[in-house]
Amino acid sequence: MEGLESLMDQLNPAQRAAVSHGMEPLLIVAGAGTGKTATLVHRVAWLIAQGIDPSRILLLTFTRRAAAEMVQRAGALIARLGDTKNAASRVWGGTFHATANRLLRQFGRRIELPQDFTILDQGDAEDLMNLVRTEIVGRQKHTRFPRKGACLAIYSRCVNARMQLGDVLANDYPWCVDWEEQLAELFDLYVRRKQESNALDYDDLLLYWNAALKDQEVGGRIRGLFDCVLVDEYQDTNLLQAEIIYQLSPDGRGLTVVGDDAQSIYRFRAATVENIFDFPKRYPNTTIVALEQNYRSSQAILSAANAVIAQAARRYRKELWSHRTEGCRPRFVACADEHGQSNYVVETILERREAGVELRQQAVLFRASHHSLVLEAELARRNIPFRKYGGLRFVEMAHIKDLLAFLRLAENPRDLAAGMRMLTLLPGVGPVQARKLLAMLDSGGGFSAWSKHRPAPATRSWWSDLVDLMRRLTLGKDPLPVQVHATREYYAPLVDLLYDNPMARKKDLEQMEVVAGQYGNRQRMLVDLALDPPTATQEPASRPHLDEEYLVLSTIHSAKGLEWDTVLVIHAADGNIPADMATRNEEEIEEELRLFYVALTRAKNQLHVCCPLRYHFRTGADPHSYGQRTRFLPDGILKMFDVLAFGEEQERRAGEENCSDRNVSRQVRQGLRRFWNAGKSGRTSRR
DNA sequence: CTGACTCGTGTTTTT
DNA sequence: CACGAGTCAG
Repeated sequence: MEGLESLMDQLNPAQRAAVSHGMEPLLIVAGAGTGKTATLVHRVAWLIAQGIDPSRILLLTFTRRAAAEMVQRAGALIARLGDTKNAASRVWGGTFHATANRLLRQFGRRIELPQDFTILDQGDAEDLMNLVRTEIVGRQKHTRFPRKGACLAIYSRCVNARMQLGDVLANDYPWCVDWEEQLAELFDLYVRRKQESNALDYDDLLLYWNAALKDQEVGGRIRGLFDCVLVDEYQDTNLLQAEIIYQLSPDGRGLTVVGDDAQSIYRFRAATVENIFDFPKRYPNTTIVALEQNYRSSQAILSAANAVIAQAARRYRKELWSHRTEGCRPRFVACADEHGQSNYVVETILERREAGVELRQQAVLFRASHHSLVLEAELARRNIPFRKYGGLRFVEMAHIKDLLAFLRLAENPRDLAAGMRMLTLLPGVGPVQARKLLAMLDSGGGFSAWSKHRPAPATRSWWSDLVDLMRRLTLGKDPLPVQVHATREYYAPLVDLLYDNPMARKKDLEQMEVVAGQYGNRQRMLVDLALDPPTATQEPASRPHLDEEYLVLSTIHSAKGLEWDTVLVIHAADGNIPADMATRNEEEIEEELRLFYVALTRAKNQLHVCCPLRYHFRTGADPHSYGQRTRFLPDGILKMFDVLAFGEEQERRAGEENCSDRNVSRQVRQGLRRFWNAGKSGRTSRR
């Protein structure tokens, strides 16, 4: 057994100060790679060693994976101090939304929230919004009203940024200002329908949590649960979340937040870097600890990253430094086109692997999910295993959402979005019929009410089996995998009718059955899939092959907090980084700069930034336009990179060797179709 | 009322 | 190019 002191052995003075800080409010400003996670982990362990009951510690993180990892590491630390009861596992850890869910199931009834609510993920919420939207737009044809996605985004920003509709429109959606009145009406109706549906969307989870905290009695009880609250990635919280934190600990006692103002990249989700700047104002006795020694990257990489972030109009407090003087300069690679870029990536990673760096220690990062399609095809062709993070996920595919709609409706027959989705799958049933059928359920008696229904001829052969299925699911006697199996048997023939590529989709449905095997209970599965879906794209949760070799492909957003030996940033062309869509105002551009900074600081030893000179923005007729190097690497900063042209010559040679460019482009086309096609939920992707 | 068809438009990041 | 809205036949 070791002493408390040895806990601190590995830490530098700043980290130690943070770890052993008392109960006064603490703000840790931790630059990229400065051992932020280690510090937080040590602090949790230190608090427990001080005698804090671990079940009275709340650790809020950005993903559940991050929470689980920290809790596990803290557990390992206190085990060294002689803890045998695995006390750390009793820490409350998770995302804001998952924690809200847990608390609301427990305390919701006291604020008149039923405990059996279901959760709408973004796609479900959009579907519901669309339903309401047609009610409003139906009255005034021939007008261009914002789409469902835009409507939900506006609504969500109002909630999360705690702003009035008018201000949100003026600031972020100027092209929608003319619709303010209708949008207000729409949102009012949306909220009503949501309540009737006994469903909460992502925003509601936070909103109700906050409301519960404001309630005299319930608020006190929730506050009374925790002695310490620790918040990771504080720069990516929004105003509503900051308010929740404030309600949890109004005087800041036991409150620790960790963040890096230079890595705030979730503005589109109403996150505001002001939270981190305002923290000391809100809690006047705050201690600020800055972590500036970087342990991750070589100095050459760090200097380049520092130069990039120094372009920000906003001044950040830190200048990161590293003892690691070894290592090569970062490289900027101008590639002829996208295929050249893919070839460069493949050659580089294979070279690195020869040098002893496993594929898993290498990552390719990009701004938008579809930026990797060409590379994916190339990797597939060369049999290089990879795993992709970010972008369209398993549970977001239309056929998976369909399958889940059956289960959701069984769980909550008032769930309008699920019901509409499920019923309109049937031939001959459209929105009008579906609404009527759902209304029949309100009068009680469950799905038996449907057995009296005389369906249209086209629907007839589907009807009685559906009623049987739904009654069976409602009984809930079958184990979950059996329920999923029964649903799949019913639904699979519809896949042939509704979608292209039915074979692949049916394979995914089988996977769903495997996923179901990991959950004992239907509600838990539905909640989990909504709040914490499997992160890797196209592959469901069930892969125990942890030591498998694979290259990581990731959006920059999904790469947050992670690190690799070798990082290749692709498509570093203006228009992609910064993204065209995000250059409307200075704030957006500044966030793109921080995003680029996040990408660069993921690298430990090697950093390659690639820019294809020719790039097809669209898949349409005139595919090529000329890409300019990202504005974030002006000449002065480019001097810190080794600049390389990955020329036509290598590319031609590579092309001849492999001579199956057509094959690759076919794969890309398929990938592209799958990307756009399967993703959008709802009937849109149906034939 | 549903579903097949045509035509204009817009295309990121995620809990 | 494919979504989503609008049109029209059954």
